[in-house]
Order: sequence, then C-alpha cells, then structure tokens
Amino acid sequence: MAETWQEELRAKGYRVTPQRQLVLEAVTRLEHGTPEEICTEVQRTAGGVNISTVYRTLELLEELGLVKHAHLGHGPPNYHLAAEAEHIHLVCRDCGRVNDVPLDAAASLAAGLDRDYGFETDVQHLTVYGRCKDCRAA
Amino acid sequence: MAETWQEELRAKGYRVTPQRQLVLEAVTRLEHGTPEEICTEVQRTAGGVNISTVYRTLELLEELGLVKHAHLGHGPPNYHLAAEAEHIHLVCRDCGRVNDVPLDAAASLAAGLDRDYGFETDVQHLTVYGRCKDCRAA
DNA sequence: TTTAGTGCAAACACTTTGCAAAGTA
DNA sequence: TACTTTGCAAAGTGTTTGCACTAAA
Repeated sequence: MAETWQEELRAKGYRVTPQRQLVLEAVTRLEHGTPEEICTEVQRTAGGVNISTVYRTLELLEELGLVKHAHLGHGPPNYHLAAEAEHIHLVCRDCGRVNDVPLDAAASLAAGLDRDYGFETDVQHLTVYGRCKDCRAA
Repeated sequence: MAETWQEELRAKGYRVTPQRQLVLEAVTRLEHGTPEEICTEVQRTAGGVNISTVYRTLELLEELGLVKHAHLGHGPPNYHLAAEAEHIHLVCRDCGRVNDVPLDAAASLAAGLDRDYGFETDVQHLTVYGRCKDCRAA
C-alpha cells in the first residue's frame, strides 16, 4: 500500500519516464482536461512532448487506475485523476461549464437501476446534461 | 396541431425533399442509429444519397424537434425519434449494448440535482455507463 | 545491452464546408 | 424563375499507428 505509481509501473515492466510524470502532473494541476489541453500544459515545461505520447500515456495511466475519463458531449474526452473521480459531472448545454457534484446525488438512481434492471451503474462515469443555475436565471 | 412535419418545414421556408423523408423513415425504422448507419439504411432504397446530406438532415430534424441525439461513448452520436425519446440509455461497457429504460428511473436524480444545485436535468439526454445484467452474470 | 518509449509523419474515423448542378415551390 | 438542397470533393478535428531513434533499467 506504500507502493508508489512509479514502483507499480516498474513492477509491471513499464518504465518511468519524464513524459509520464509530466502528464500525470498536468492532469493533477488541470483537474479536468482534454488530451489537447493536457498536452499544452505539459509543453509549458517540456516543449518537445508530442500529442501522441500524451494519448498513449493517458491510456496507460487509465489502465493503471490513476486517471479516468468521461465524455462530456461532442468534443474530446475529459481526463481527471481517479482519486478525484468521486463526483459526477453536470454539463450545462448553454454555457458549457462543467460542475462537479458528489456521487451520492446519483445513489438512488444507481440503486433503482440495479433493483429494476440488474444494471450495475458506473457512477463515476456519469455525465448529466441540462442547464445550470446561472443559465436558468438568465 | 394537425400540422405535419412537412407542413412545418414549408412554413419555415424549408423544402420537403425525398432525402429528408428517407432519413426520417430510416431513423424510425432503426430506432437507434449513428449517422453512418442511418445513411446505409437510406441507401438501401436510394443509393445516391450522400453522407453529408444525412448529417445536414439530422441537424435540421433535430432543430425541428423531430429527432434527438445522445453520446453513448467514444464513437459517433446516436440518433432516435424525439417521440421515442422518453427513455434513458444504459450502455454496457463490456458488451456495448444499449438498453432503454423509462425516464422515471432518473426522476429522483433530477429532483435532487434541482433541489441541491439548481440544475435542470435534461433527462432525455441521460446516458448511464455500467455493466448489464448479462455481463454481470458471466 | 536489451527492450520499452518517444517523436514524427502518415493514416484513420468522423464531421463540416464550398461550390456547381439539380430540384422544390 | 428564384432560391433551397444536394452530391461531390476537399478540408477540418480528434485519434491511432508504423517505424527509426532514444533512453530506462
């Protein structure tokens, strides 16, 4: 349990590279980001890093359970730390802003789907479209 | 209220074309379909119809409120008749199958998000990821 | 030294756009 | 006829892949 992700990487035969560290740091700093945004963030300190490396790294980090992604609409997916995944996304269709709210908002939904349809909800992946408070007021 | 969509089109200065009829029929027949699938279905009876026409038509039909779309994951969006939109999508991450269940499964979610965050949920747009009954059993 | 990872460029999948020709009203 | 719509081809996004070179272990 005191195992770091670097050790986990090595244990699985992967290697610890600057790129991988930088991508993970970028995701941490951004909290939410598309591959492109993450790449831009990484390039602020390491200009040479290629977008394809970012894609490959995100895939790896997701496999390791360090990051997760969600689809927030038309565009590219949105990555965040798995440790911070304990929320659901509220996407406003008017202003496009993403709001995070605690998982338990969806607890009864998950319980109902399980009870009525035998469906096991991946709550952390849940994205809800609609209109946010501010846009409703306007 | 006895107004047909054809009349509505004309009233708004649009034209009723075979392509538009065919796309709407294809969506009706398929129930769920990506632009590509809808195009293929249309081409079964009208080989010459181009995919870009399908995209443009779906956009128009959505504007008119006849069809709706949802994002069910990585791939292209999924279109269905708005009249049949009274359901939410359960997407299985293992087998990829899409299950439709009634809106009221999400009623308490919507009520809670409204009460606690002032968020107005577009319930018909809701997609829930997870694992279906069959895949859980396997 | 060995093998995995990276950068680059090309290929891919999906979608949008410009424009001349065709079709609706 | 007047003006919208279509088909086609080209351009745009976002993502993946092949490969020679670089670098971690």
